[in-house]
Amino acid sequence: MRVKDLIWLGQRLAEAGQLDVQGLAPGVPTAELLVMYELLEEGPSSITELAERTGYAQSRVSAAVAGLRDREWIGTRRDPADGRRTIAYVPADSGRRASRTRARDAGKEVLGPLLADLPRKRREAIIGALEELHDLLRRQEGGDTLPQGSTEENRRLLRRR
Amino acid sequence: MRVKDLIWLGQRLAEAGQLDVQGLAPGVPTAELLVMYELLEEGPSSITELAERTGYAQSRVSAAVAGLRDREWIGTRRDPADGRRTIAYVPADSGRRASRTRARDAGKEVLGPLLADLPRKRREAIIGALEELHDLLRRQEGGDTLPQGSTEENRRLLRRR
DNA sequence: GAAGATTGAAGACTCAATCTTT
DNA sequence: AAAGATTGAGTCTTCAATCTTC
Repeated sequence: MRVKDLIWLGQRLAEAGQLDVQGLAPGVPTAELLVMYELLEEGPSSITELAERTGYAQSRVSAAVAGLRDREWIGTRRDPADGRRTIAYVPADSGRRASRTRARDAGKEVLGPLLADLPRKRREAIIGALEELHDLLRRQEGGDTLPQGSTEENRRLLRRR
Repeated sequence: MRVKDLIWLGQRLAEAGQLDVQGLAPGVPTAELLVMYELLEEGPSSITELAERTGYAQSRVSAAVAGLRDREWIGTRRDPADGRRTIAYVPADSGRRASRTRARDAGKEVLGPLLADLPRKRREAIIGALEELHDLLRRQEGGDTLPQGSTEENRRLLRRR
């Protein structure tokens, strides 16, 4: 596989995921949806945490959180422990919306249909490999605390051998 | 793995590949680089073919080819068999540039360093799974026939291109 | 000083439409 | 009619800078 094919593959995977997620909420920018899922699945978080985990720039996450609050999908409050921090959270009373958007499994919802032709064993092997790769890259990113969602730092990390 | 994680993973893979490729030609837009590699590795191609293979919009590919010609990295000529077609190609005398940019292997150049900590067997299994996935998705794009087990999502995905 | 809100400029892309040429 | 060049509007994003608040 050439590097050009890796780029193509990465973009197709990301795109397939985006289509899945956007199907449930047409017209909402991907960044907002990803922040929403992050909050649903990982719990209340600060802007900086969300920037690190999503890979988006700080300004983008800040805007996404503002957008989600405008939609009344989430709420924000000050961190009592550190008054500078904004904590975004999914309100308890949004049970209906949460149930519509909660915890979509990539293997079942997205990859499954695409790999339908394969024998079960190959399908599971591929999904397993993607999981392993995901966990590995996550660990490499998270290793040292990154100064906000700094793309420069991320790049340097990825390039490191 | 959640859908959000799949999107994240796909974007990281694409980004890692882009960094590799941009390292050799700073300042050149990704679309131009991908068209360039496509021409280097798959040979002379029409605009429409390049658009299909790279996944970019026709207008984007057209502009990318024009850009590459401005850089004098490629040449264009009319298709003698079909006068409407523009054929882009890498001139034979660009041996030096080609050797700098030719055929970068994703497993070695990009994934290898990222997976350095893993035992050889796992590393090869992951790279192999990515190859298989790549070939499978490519075949789904190219084929006008939908895979039989295809679900609604799948159909939507394929229709979007 | 650090978190985050906000803003402005720039880049890269899509989409849709139009025009030219074969 | 089909290929492709070109253009304009719109979207999403980064980056860098600034301002406010703890």
